[in-house]
Amino acid sequence: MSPEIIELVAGRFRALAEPARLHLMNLLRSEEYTVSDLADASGMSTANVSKHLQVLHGAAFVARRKEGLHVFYRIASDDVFHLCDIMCGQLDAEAEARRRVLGRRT
Amino acid sequence: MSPEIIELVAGRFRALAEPARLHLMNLLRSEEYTVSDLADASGMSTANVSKHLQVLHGAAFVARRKEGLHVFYRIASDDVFHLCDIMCGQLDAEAEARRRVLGRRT
DNA sequence: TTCGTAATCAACCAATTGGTTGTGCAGTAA
DNA sequence: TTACTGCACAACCAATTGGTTGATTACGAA
Repeated sequence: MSPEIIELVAGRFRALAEPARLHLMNLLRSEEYTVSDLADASGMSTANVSKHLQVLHGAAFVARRKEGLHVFYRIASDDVFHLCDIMCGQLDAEAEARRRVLGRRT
Repeated sequence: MSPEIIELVAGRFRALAEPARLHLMNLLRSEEYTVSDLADASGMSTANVSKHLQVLHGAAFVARRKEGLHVFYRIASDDVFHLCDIMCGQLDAEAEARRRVLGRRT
């Protein structure tokens, strides 16, 4: 892996390294949203949501669609959820291992 | 997805969101290394390598083995490379799309 | 024991970044 | 035109973090 590729991949991971952004992605999982609807649904300010969406859009995790006054955002690719599934799988495996070490107390 | 899970997953992504750490993971891909060997191979200071390895170990991406004066680190799970493959696949797809838009100039 | 080496830790600095606030820019309706 | 709304942008602040430096711990050799 060349340094350039590593830099790009790291940038992708960085875009998903923020709970607020993962939260937005999770909301977008079911349907497309406008910025203000995402702000309402998440409890963040519209400016903050817009900023996070810029990052996600820059990393090509979401796509935009303008319609009149509104901008609709949607998931660009299901790869994100695939990535999250792997992470969650790991978390489960570790929890299981921890349980084993502690003597199956759960 | 609960906020707690989101926080954990974001932490995992954050551990991989650093070029230096991806570089170390890439070196470890082939075999296990000591901290100082990783420092030599990567050109970083041992203290810096140690710090990054703490982060990777905290996220369970690498495992440790002490042997005398040395501490050997190794990849804990191939999931990381699976994650990187997905990221790289996305990068390729985007490059391809960009090429298409530009009229197959490459 | 003492000496030297490998790894970690702690303190510090510079750079990055999440969030807020205020402003500006499109687009709609009147 | 004017007024209002949705989104993006810019400036700013506080918190985080990558990297360095120096001290400390753990282990083996003499």
